[in-house]
Amino acid sequence: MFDFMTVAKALTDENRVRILMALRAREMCVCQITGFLDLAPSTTSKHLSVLRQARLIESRKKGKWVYYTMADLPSALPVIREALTFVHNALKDSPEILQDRHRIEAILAREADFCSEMERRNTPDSYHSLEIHTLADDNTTATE
Amino acid sequence: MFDFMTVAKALTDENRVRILMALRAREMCVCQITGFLDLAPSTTSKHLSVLRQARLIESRKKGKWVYYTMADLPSALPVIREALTFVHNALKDSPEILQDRHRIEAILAREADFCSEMERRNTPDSYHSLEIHTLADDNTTATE
DNA sequence: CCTATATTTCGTCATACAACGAAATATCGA
DNA sequence: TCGATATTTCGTTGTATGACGAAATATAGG
Repeated sequence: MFDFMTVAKALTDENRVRILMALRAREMCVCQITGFLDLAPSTTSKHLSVLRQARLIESRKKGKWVYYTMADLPSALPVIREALTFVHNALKDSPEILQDRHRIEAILAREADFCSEMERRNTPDSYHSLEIHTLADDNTTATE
Repeated sequence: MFDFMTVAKALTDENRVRILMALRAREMCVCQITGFLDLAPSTTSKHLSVLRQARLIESRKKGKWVYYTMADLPSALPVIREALTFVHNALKDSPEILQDRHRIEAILAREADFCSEMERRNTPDSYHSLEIHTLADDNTTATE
């Protein structure tokens, strides 16, 4: 019951649900999530903390950035799998989520535009993750 | 998104989730639900209102009593079906829910004990609904 | 009509929580 | 080392919500 309630409470905030839907497509760092949600970084961080404590997402640190990804489904608890499926089925076609996708594309494109190959070293590498739709342990294949 | 958030928020209270799990087995009137939750009637009523507004449960009035049932799955919105499945899968074996089942059995047995065939007219008829696990439109087949 | 019972509505109180900014921490690059 | 950027932690504030009791509403039965 405790696990279920923790997960259920994590799903009650619209911004957290938008984060879950966004991370389904690609991993993102906090500043990118902050960008498309249009929230203060501290607020985003708090939401990510709630989602992580519920085990709905995972994080990895890389340089200055902390990247968040959807929980690894094969190894996740059943309640996590079912929760993520529930959210996905319910919202995959919702206007708000589609709009978020556009906002995210814009953020990634802007990052890519601004950066020459050199400058890209000071930019989160999500542009390079565009093709990553099946999230795996890619800590080793990173670009930096 | 609005429907999903309404449903998700309805699932964030432990008492409401316990109601959903209890109604999966049988329809119950407010006083019976109040009994096994051990809450004030007004509190129970409020919880039922939240669940009904989210369309997770339905109600029918019969005499002095208002009976609540799980939403009719075949005709329910997909988000409702998925939410109820999510809750059921996550909690069907949880200790709290099993304990609730015992508490409910005790309440139903007490009602049955106290009432002779005559007195039963002044008692909610859930004892007679013990066999009803597949909830259908039984307004016409009622015992009174 | 009057009383008893069931339920809902309303007002109140205490707690939970989302939002922010400021400050602390961590890492990178000059 | 110093400054810039990313993230988290902390404290505060306003709002949302769960709890209750009292009062209003509805129904059955005398």
